Amino acid sequence: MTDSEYGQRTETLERPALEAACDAIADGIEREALVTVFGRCTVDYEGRASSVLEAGDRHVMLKPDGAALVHTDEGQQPVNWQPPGCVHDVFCNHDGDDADGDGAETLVIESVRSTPDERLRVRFQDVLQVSAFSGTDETELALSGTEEDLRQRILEEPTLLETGFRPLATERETAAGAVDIYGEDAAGRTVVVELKRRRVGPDAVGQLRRYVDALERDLHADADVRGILVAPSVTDRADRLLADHGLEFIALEPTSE
Amino acid sequence: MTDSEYGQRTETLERPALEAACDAIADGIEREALVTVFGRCTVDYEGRASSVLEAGDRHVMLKPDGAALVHTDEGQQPVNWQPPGCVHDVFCNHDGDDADGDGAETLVIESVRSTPDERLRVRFQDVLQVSAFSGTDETELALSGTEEDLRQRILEEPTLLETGFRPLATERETAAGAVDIYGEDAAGRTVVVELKRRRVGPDAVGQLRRYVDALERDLHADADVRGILVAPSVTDRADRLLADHGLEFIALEPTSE
DNA sequence: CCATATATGTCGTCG
DNA sequence: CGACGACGTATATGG
Repeated sequence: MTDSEYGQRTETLERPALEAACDAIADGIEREALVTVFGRCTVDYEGRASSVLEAGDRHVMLKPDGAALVHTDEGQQPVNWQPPGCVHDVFCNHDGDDADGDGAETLVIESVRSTPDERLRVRFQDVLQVSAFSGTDETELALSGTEEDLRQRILEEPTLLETGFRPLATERETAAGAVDIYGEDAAGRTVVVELKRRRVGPDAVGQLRRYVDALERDLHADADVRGILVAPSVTDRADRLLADHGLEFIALEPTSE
Repeated sequence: MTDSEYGQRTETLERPALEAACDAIADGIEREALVTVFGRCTVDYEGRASSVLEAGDRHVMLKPDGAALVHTDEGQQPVNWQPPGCVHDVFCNHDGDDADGDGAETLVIESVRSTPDERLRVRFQDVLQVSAFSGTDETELALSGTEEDLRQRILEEPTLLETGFRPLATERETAAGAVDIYGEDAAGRTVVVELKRRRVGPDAVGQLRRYVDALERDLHADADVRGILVAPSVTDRADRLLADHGLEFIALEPTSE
């Protein structure tokens, strides 16, 4: 069987009875497959916040790591979800069994976790498709253009910041948190560098400001610490904040282009 | 036909030839269905950053609004994606057509957008399932426990902040941005309130600080502006920052429960 | 487990 | 379209 050769398997039911759908979902969860269900459902969530969603046609995905996703036909983000680490449960409510129900039969999927206590409940009136996918995925995403790339770029060529800049540490701890790059300029003054992979706003300035303040205290009274924000660009408001607090900006992208 | 009655329809192919899969996907996109594809594929992305992902079994979702999602069997987040507004394209590369390929036939899905220019490309060697779902979803998510709920709570009962507090405006503009709640205390002093629906860290303090600074300048030299952070709780570091800058904290949750 | 910061964050809103 | 801030943000990392 070709499926077995590849370690791939898909089990699909179209327009199943709720009982059959229930069994297929339970089996998929049991087998640690990626399970999808499409059909008419209501959704409610209770946890860090709480939400309800009235009946509509949606796509539900249950992952073997405990994640759950409810997608409508719009948006990149799921309308409801549950993070990895949840326990998925599925069962059928027969006529009258469902305390909240109107007597109609429903298929219920629940995903629950603790810390924080959260529960997602999807009630299907009608299931159009159930699928269970088994496969293999050994590979990891290789991503470039990150803040880490920007850091490497500067460490390999510190002169990109300014001539004479010498990086002394990354992730150096201060009372306000870890500084991206800690170093000295040509004149021996302490330099704090905050990196951002994209255009920065006021938040990044606040962050740099906290680190500089903390280091000026740590290093003693008259310490003169320079703070440099490194990012592709800066908004007007952030630029004004930098000026107000005597901080500097250097335009640099994560990758050379 | 029941499908037509409900306006629901699903078209599913299992283990289709790539050509057949290609036609089904193109048809689903054309019909503005929610299309899913499961199979062995590689993925590459180029845009704000860039990434490559070697061959593995993954679940791809194409939404009629232009969103694309590539899910592995782990994590709540897609391993690759494209936001709404993209144009989806699908085609088959016959032997030798693919400049990058090894001569094997592949099915390629591309989702492209501009501003910023971004392209997601999924190349399937093997498709285990293609589905196209049509349905209706009129309803909107009703969510509670948000920052907006916290604001309402305070506006309806300002004494929750302190006796004599009088809210004068929400989203009041300052040089540093809009303040959540702007008001006066019993003594007539200006009060700036920053709301957070959950436990706050240093960032929220920085935000409040910027608003207070801006108002003290706006309102004149000797203006004495109080800044109050309202949230369920604060971290130690944030608490210290509040103290350092003469800001206050009041513990309050978005909902009374 | 909590605290902190990053992210191709996404998403809404407003200028 | 850019800026700004909220989000049930998720996710990684360190204490």
